[in-house]
Amino acid sequence: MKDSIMEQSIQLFAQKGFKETSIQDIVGELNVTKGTFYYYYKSKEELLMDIHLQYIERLLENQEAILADESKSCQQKLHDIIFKLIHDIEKEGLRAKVFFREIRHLSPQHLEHIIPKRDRFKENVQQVVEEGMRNGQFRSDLPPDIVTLGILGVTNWSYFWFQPNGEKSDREVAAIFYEMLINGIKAE
Amino acid sequence: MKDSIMEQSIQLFAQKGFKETSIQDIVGELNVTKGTFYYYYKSKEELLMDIHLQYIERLLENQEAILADESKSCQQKLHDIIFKLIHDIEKEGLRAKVFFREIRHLSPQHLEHIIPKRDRFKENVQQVVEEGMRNGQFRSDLPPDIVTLGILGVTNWSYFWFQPNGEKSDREVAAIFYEMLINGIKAE
Amino acid sequence: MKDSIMEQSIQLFAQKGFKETSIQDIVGELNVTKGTFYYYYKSKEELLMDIHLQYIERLLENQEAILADESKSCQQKLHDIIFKLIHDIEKEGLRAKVFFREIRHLSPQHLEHIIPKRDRFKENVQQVVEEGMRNGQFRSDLPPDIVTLGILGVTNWSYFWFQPNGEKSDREVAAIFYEMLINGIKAE
Amino acid sequence: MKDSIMEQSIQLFAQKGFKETSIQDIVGELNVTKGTFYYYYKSKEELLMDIHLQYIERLLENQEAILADESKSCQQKLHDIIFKLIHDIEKEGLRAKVFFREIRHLSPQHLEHIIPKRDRFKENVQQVVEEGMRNGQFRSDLPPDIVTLGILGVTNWSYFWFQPNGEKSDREVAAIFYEMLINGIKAE
DNA sequence: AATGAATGAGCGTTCATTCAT
DNA sequence: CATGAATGAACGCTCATTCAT
Repeated sequence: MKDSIMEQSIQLFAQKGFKETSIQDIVGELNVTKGTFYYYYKSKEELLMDIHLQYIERLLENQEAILADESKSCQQKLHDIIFKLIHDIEKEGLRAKVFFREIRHLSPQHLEHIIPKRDRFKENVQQVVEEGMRNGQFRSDLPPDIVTLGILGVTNWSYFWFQPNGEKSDREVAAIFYEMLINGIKAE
Repeated sequence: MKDSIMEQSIQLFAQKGFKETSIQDIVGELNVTKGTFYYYYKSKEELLMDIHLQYIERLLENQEAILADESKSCQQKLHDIIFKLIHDIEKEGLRAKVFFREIRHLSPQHLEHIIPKRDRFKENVQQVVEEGMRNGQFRSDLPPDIVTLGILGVTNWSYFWFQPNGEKSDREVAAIFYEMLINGIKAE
Repeated sequence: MKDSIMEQSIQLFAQKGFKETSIQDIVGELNVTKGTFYYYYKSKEELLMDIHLQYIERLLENQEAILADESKSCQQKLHDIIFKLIHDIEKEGLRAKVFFREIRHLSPQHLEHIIPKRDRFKENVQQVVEEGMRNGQFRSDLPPDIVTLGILGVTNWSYFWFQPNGEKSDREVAAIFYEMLINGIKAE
Repeated sequence: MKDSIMEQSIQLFAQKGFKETSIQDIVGELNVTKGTFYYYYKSKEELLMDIHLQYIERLLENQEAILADESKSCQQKLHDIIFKLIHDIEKEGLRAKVFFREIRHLSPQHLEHIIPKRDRFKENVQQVVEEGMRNGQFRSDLPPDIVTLGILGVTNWSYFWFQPNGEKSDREVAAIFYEMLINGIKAE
């Protein structure tokens, strides 16, 4: 039941927004009453926190599994991170939308637990970039933090337009973005 | 007064969100009463619409001025579009935040007027990309629509992190992004 | 202008009700502003009072002209009163609707001036009934006050259904009501 | 509680009118809060609809019980209908007042359910009148629809003046009206 | 584990009215 | 005569939350 509530609320939060979704909306779809909700969650915000936490932790886990693989080059790692992110839109897209858009509804105390993980996500990417610069796989004349933000812009933005069942597959889009970021769009 | 209300509400919508900002919040800061608000705006949503319209129209105007300049190469145009977007964060950043984040609160009728302009903004960038591919300034083995979405990801995302008074200036960030997109980050 | 405002407001009060009609509704149709309204009327209620007063006074005048005509029998007077009331629906129907339905929005002070006139209207009819009973034109075994209320029920109710351009003319309807009240509906 | 709310609101709607009665007025008298009101009714208008529906359905039921009694003559049926209506003023008078006066606050969708029943009420009376004309109990030289409207005028209007504890009883008033309608007020 | 009744604070909106110009 | 700006009180309604059962 607790999971059903979360699943349902992710659907609704992604579709209509946190504020725009009432507890009644959530439990109505599950054919239970509001009391039930409060049996499982202390408050609406706690539910939102749970969603955030679950999302970012799963994301970090995935990402750090890629980073830990010593057999991969930095270019390979970058490619895999990009692909993983876009691939996950199908499964995790709604969660991601909620994560990006509704974070502001978390209380300061809750934010304290989320922000560092969100930062670590960015730093992990930056680490790959920096490592690549150090070992000569990436050019080293660009500041790694801005480059990282550029890369994250490309991937994160895709959560707002990528359609898993659209014209291009996740693999194709990831390949294009990787190619574009690695080699640029200028003609020889 | 009408302008004061809009200015004030942009501040608050950007900071707290549309739903989270009450009419009272807006007029309270201006030391007038709610009645005054409704003297100038038919509804809260109409105000939001006005903000959206003003923002996107100004944006398009700027962008199309760049596109219309025949003395510029495609590379130059792309650079200028990127720079303009990041440069405007200082003046227009709050408006942009509202535009990106609160558009879902517009009614379908209002959306009808905004969406085509938002699409035109994207298509204008895509036009530059396609023209560059045709005339050999850009490589032509990548799909122009996905490339365009990548570029827009880089710039749009910067609205969520770029600090006009931060370490790097708008000119520097734009230059880095341009360089990264044009030549890629791979070492020679 | 003062008259235009009254005319317009009678239309609207009859159509939508007093409470449901805003000052803005009234002046909007006349293409002037609310300030203008308050130049001519001290308040919305004063306007309503004026409508009531004008209506009831005109009604009484008409009615008392009939009563004063000594050449008429009581039956004739009764017929003329009924006919006049139904005939006036075309010209005065909207005013009458407002009078019947919106009187409760008058303040006690204003009511003090209306109620006695409204009562006089009823008493005038009752006077005809009583006179007819005394002089043998009407049967005298029924209480004149209840009979009068019956007659007024028949006529007043017609304000809620009589259509001046409908199947039956005012003259026909009045004749039917008169016949029905005078001779009853029982077969010989 | 749902019934208490309806009872209370009938009192207030009859006394002050629908628009003039706020939700706060209703719940204040019951010492509960506005939230409670909306726990039981979706909107103020839905409450009004419930009142209308309950009233007209009860009325029709009563009326059709009289009509169905084959042992009664048309005259008897007409008398019983008149008596029942006036008798009910004590119990149902407030509901009736609300029904007559506040019907315009129902939405078109709601009206669709009420109007046919209101029409049926009138047609039931007309049916008695027509049957009586056919079988010779009533004179047949008057149009039955107008006669019916006359009868309904007499009875309905009594809802605006009849006092259950007044000088005349319901039985007496009904008898007078019946006599007046059947035999007329003309002296022999 | 779940329900149903109730709360209370807040919100968007309306509107009669005032008043300086 | 008329306007336009502003007010302030009220209203219908929503909703997260509580709690006894």
